[in-house]
Amino acid sequence: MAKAQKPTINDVARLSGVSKKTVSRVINKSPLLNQATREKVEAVIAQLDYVPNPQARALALRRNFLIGLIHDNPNAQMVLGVQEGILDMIRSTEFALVVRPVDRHSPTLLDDIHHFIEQQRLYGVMLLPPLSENDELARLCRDLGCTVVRMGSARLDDEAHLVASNDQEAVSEAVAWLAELGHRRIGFIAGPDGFRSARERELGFIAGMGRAGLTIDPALLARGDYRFESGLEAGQTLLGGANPPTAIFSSNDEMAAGVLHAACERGLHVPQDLSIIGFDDTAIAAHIWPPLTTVRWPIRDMARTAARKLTRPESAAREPAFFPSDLVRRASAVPVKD
Amino acid sequence: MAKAQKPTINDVARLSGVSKKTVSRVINKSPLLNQATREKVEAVIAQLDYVPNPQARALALRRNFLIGLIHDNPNAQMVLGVQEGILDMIRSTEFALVVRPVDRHSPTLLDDIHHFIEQQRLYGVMLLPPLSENDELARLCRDLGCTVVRMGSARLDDEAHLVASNDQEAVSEAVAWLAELGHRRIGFIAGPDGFRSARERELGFIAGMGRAGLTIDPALLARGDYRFESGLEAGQTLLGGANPPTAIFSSNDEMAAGVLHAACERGLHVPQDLSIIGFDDTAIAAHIWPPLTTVRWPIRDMARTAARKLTRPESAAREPAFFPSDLVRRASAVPVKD
DNA sequence: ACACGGATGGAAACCGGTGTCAAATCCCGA
DNA sequence: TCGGGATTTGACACCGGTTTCCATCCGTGT
Repeated sequence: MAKAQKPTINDVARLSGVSKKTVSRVINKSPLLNQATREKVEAVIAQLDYVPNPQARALALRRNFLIGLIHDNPNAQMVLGVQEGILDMIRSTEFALVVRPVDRHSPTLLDDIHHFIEQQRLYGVMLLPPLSENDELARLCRDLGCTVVRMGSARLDDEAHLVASNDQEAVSEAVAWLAELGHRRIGFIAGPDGFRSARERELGFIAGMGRAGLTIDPALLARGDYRFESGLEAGQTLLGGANPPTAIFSSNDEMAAGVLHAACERGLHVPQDLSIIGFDDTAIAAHIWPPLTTVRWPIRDMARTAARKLTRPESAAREPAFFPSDLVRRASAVPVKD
Repeated sequence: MAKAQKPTINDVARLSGVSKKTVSRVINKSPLLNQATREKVEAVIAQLDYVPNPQARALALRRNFLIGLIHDNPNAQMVLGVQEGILDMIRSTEFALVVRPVDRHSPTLLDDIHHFIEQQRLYGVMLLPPLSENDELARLCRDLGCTVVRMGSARLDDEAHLVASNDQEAVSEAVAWLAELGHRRIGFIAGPDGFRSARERELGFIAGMGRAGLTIDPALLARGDYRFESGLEAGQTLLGGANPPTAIFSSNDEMAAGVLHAACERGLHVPQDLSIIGFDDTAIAAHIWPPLTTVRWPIRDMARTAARKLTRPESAAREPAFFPSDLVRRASAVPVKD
């Protein structure tokens, strides 16, 4: 049953005995249109199984219905969660999601993205961390006529162009939880310099320790780059000190897994000898042994909201931009040994 | 420096004193064209920073330059790897990658995808496992005029429309490796019924055991659904038997992580008391303790080839469709205890 | 010098939609 | 019954490319 040709607006117009323009009005739900005419045309559309050609529409309207997702793979789980969240919102619309993984260290990054947006005539762009922290990039996208929504861990932009999680608060709570479990020597592994999320989590740690009335021992602070190996190293350093911590908060899960390895290497038992908390709730967190207590972003919700802010700015721009994180309590954090 | 308007083919034609058609010929590298004219036009194009409008092109050519990636999230790492591989190939072309996560159990799956392809007028689609095993779906896409390339673990299609890894061979090798390490009681956790990849890996296990001259004890066979929890259960079953295995091959990493948990729960030490091998080399594999020996698909290479088969069928269709997997030897598989 | 064939470039139509603006139609009160 | 404003509708140009078809230009063979 090969259809010879896809029906066009002309076919619809001819069969329903009206002009192209009227059909166009029906498609676009123009209000100034006789109800009877509308129904007649709609019947023909249904009968013909007509779908407007998005390319022609894009050409005439001088804008495309493509949402770009530009990211630099911070975390596969997260990127996919975002894709699914966006799709949840646009599945039944004319929008489509086009993805563009990039290398944020490429010297031609801005040019590449410029070219990409120009060529595809994107409607809107969503930026994921850490790319979302790049103001220059956001400006470029806006100059090119795109709506931009950034996902991040802080107030990177105004509420209409932002979805964010309150990392500070979340980390502070995680630290409070450790304190409640009786831990007093709590170590902290920071993320890389220059990352906004890293900074926020650091501030959260400081606030949490203060709130719990604990002092911060500089010997229990380390910095990693969000990767496994750096967590391993940081763990070795912290655990190798004279007076090691009984709990460690790591700024992301991957580094937390590294800390876990470091502990195993030293013959420590987790969680009996050392409690560990991570951040992100990636697949790793639930699947390592012991399962990792961690902080979870409501990624999919955030992405859905972001998609709404991108595709229906009028109505969605005022939706809240901040989302609460959850502390996911698993087996890796337990009361301190006496 | 806001450009008032993007340059069009008319601007180029006017400035270089030729007709639209000639410019079009330059863009499309038509051979019958005076060299001097070509250079003149190219100079103007460069000067104006002109980029042809892909929507107009798509309209006139009656085909779009969008590649669709349809998948049902088997593995975030894998999906992202595929996206990056495809992008490697199309980054500097006019193609774009649009993604469509779906739910393969949805009763409206076929309709949804039909609508998606029609609406976006896709040029080609790539199907990821397990969706790639759905012949009906592949047929639908072809009927709609798309080139289809499927990624899988077996000969699902002809070489021009397939990229596959030889899972049988890979598993067989992994089993051979265990045998070489002295293991004789080797357990196997199969993937879910109805998955082609699961079947292939099963056949590989049987072949490997045969090659090594080992017998298969039905008490050491279990079946999971590729998820962590099912691996945990399967592990509990196998390890709880009267004569437990000294090594277990799991059909994917996530279930292997489950086996690891089951072993930990029973107080077994991995790898001393039990060797484990997984499949897929996901992020989990490298980050659990101990790091998991596993089989790796060359995902990115496969995706690059797939992208070539999609966008340049003439030249790429004959590229090899089968890719060798690697056994990644990490700490989770060691010689059997005496 | 002339006819001829291939190379080159232009005018105009077309792809399938949308915007503008004026014409056609409707409804209502006078 | 008619005028006039509000509501509906259609003709036509346009978005930015490609294609068809034809005119011109050039070098040759005769």
